[in-house]
Amino acid sequence: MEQVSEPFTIDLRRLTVLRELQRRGSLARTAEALHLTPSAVSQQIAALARETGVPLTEKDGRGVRLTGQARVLLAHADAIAAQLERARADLGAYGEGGRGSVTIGCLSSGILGVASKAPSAVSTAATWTSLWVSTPRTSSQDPP
Amino acid sequence: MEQVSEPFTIDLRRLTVLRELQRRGSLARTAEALHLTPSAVSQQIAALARETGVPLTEKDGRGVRLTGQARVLLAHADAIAAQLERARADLGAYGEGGRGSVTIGCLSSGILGVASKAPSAVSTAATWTSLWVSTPRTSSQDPP
DNA sequence: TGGAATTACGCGAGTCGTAATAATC
DNA sequence: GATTATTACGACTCGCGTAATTCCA
Repeated sequence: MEQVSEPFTIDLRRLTVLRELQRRGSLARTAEALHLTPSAVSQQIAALARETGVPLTEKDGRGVRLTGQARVLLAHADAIAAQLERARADLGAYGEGGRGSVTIGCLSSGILGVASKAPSAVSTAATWTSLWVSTPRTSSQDPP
Repeated sequence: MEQVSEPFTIDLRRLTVLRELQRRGSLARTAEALHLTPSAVSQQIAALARETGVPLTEKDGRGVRLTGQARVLLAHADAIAAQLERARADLGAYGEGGRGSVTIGCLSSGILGVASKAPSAVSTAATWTSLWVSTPRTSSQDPP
C-alpha cells in the first residue's frame, strides 16, 4: 500500500544513527556505541539516503566519509534533537508549578552576554542559537 | 557503559497522527484524512501516549478530547515539522548556486516588519517565530 | 592478510485491517 | 439503533543479526 501526501518525514532513529556516525567516524564504532552490528548501521544509513534522496557517505580508504549534504542534514538534526528535548521537559513540567518555556532567538553575537550569565539556558547548534526561558503562566493556560 | 544518546525519541509518524486529530476533532475523521482505519489511529495515539508517558486523550461524550499535555506536545510538533521542512529545502538546494539558509529569530513583534516585506521567508508556529534567510557561500563551505 | 563496509537471507517485532465489544446520543 | 472508540486477532512489512562477499592498507 502507498501512503499518500506525506510531505517529508524522516525517521528520527535513523537521524540518530547518522549523528553517532559523525561523532564516531566509522560504522564499526557507531554500531558499538549504539549496541548494534555494522550491518544494521549500514542499512540504516542507506535507508536514510534513499528517504532523503541524497548521498550521505562516500568511500574513503577502507572506511567512509560524510558528504557535505550529510552535514547539512546533521545541522538540522541537532536542532530537532534540541526541540525534542524541550518537548520532553515541557511534558514533564506540565501541571507542576504552572510553567512552561518559550523559544526565542537572536544573532549569535548578541546572545553571548546572556550565555555568560545563564549558560544552562542556552543551547547552540551549528547554524543557529536559541535561548530558552521559563515564563510564568497564570490562569489562562490553554486558550481553546 | 558509554552514554547512548537516546533519552527521548518520538515517532514523527505518530506525531503527525496527533496533529491530524487536533485538526479533525475525531478519530474517525482523522482516519479518513490519513487513509487509515479508526483502529489504526486509536492504536497510534495509544502508543504515543505510552511513549511519552502522558495521557493524550480523554473521553468526551462518545468522542475524545485532547488533553492539555497533548496541546503542549503539538506545539513542539509544529516546530519540528517546520524544522524538517527547512531540512528538506536545504538538502534540495545543496550545491545549486552555492546557497543555503540559516535560522535566526527575534521577538514576534520585531519580525513583523520583515514579514510584511518578504512573507514567504517567515514561518510562524504556536510558540515561536523564525526568519529564514539565504546566505551566499563563497569558497570555504565546510570547515573540517 | 586483517580490518572495514556492503549484501543475502531468515527471524522476530511492530503495524494495519477486519471483526467483535462497549459506550453514548 | 446509529455513531464513536477500543480491543482481539491474523497477515503483512520492516529492521536486526548472522554469514558470506568485496575492497583496501
